[in-house]
Amino acid sequence: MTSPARTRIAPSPTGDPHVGTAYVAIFNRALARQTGGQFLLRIEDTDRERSSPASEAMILSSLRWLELDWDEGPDCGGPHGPYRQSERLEIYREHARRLVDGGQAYPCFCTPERLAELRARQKAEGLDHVGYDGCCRELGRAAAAEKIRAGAPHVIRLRVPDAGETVFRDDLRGEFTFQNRLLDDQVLVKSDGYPTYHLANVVDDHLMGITHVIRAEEWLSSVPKHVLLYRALGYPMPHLLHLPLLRNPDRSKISKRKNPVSIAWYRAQGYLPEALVNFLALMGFSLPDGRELFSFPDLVEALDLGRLNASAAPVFNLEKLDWMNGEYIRALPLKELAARVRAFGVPPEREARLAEILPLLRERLKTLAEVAPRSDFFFADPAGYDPALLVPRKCDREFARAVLEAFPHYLEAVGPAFEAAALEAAVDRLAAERGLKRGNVFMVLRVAVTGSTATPPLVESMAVLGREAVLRRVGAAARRLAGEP
RNA sequence: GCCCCCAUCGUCUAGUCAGGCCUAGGACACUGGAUUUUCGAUCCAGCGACAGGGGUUCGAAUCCCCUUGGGGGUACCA
Repeated sequence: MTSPARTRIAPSPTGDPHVGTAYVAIFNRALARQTGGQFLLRIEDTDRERSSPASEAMILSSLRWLELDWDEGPDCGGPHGPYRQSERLEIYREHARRLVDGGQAYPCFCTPERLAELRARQKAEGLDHVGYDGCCRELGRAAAAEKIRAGAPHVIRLRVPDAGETVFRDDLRGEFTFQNRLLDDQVLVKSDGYPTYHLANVVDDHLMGITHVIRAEEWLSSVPKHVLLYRALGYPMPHLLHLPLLRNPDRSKISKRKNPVSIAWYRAQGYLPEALVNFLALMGFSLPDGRELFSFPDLVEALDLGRLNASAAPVFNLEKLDWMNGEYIRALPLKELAARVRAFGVPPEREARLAEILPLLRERLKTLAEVAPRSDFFFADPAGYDPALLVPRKCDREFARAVLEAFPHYLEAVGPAFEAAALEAAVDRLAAERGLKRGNVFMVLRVAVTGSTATPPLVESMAVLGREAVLRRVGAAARRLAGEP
């Protein structure tokens, strides 16, 4: 057994909770569970412009909905808090001071305008790399301190060596070597005193005892800067694993415009949280036995970091999610499904009948959202359908008229219990005695009773509706067919 | 531009690290059939891929190189 892993998910509260966050959370949490460690939630709200408490709240509730809850976090605290970076400013300041004192970082007074100009010039000259030119590097401590005293706005930059290379290891992809000369003097503290991701992330991961950093591939190229930071601070490196990014159908990094990325969207569409988790897990991991439907506990048991997907660039395929969600819906005990549908949102007057209706609907559901439209006919007489629907293909109006007029008589033989078996017998007798094709008889009645050609099983639906409603609808259909309003 | 990652059916993938068991397996989707009371569900069948080129080897989807393609990064965003 491996030693307990402490892992984390570190979302930035700058918008809707993203499926990518959930995707990464799944593996972090699974590893923590598997090894008996802890899974933490840390809010990285160091971008004052874009961060919002509302977004943070949505992230928490979305992750909870997915049952990806955490052992330590901003809401529940923990031994290494606070877990919101905006509340840890003093810690970062201290670290920055240490780095400046040690000469591994330095204050930079360059204006954004100068930097923009510099970048533009470098681009225009076609330099093989663009980045900070080190203008403030050799300012000298005294001069820098003087400017700071005078209140000059400044940032703190990491002093990256001009030569040599930085090597690190990703547990999924092996060893990497980066040329230091190609690395920028990364900003560690912004002019507003807030840390950048790079500083805060390294400091917090260490202080919070994170052993495994599992995150998206977009971070891979900033790892060398982090390595330099860890080294400068004298902190040991955690394990690093970079997961491939989720993609749009056009293979670009998954984005709002081209795909629904908000966890809330999936919830609103009527996807089950366990199905979404399963689906997301499958994007990055496969079980040795090839099983595709598995629960989070299954994942915890089977997770093997070496089997994480390092190579492919998974495209988010809604069709497969639909299929999977249908499988989960059908696997749910009826009572549980009813509870989920109720939680999803059902008009109160419909709640009581859910228990009768759901068995008829269940096998054709892909999402919870389909329950409402598919069960409308149970609650309201069909209106507005095209009378032509009443006439099955290869049949004439006369056929439909005969069925609709005859059916009430056959219904008399159906006992007060109004059960499906008796109803089916009635339809069968009608077809047999009148010499009508059974399937077509069913279709006429189906349209009359439901207003649609695609419905749950007819006689079962009639049984739920009751004699009165069925008679009323069949009568209305007959009049409709005759052209009456 | 520069740096980095990646490359198996339309899509998600198994197989690649330890080359032969792969005339490449599974899933979704699609097509056909069975069943049925429509739709769906289910069962069966079918379609369908190792990006290209060089090596290494008795043997390569698997190892190496190049090309091409896709992606990420290149911010006082994360």
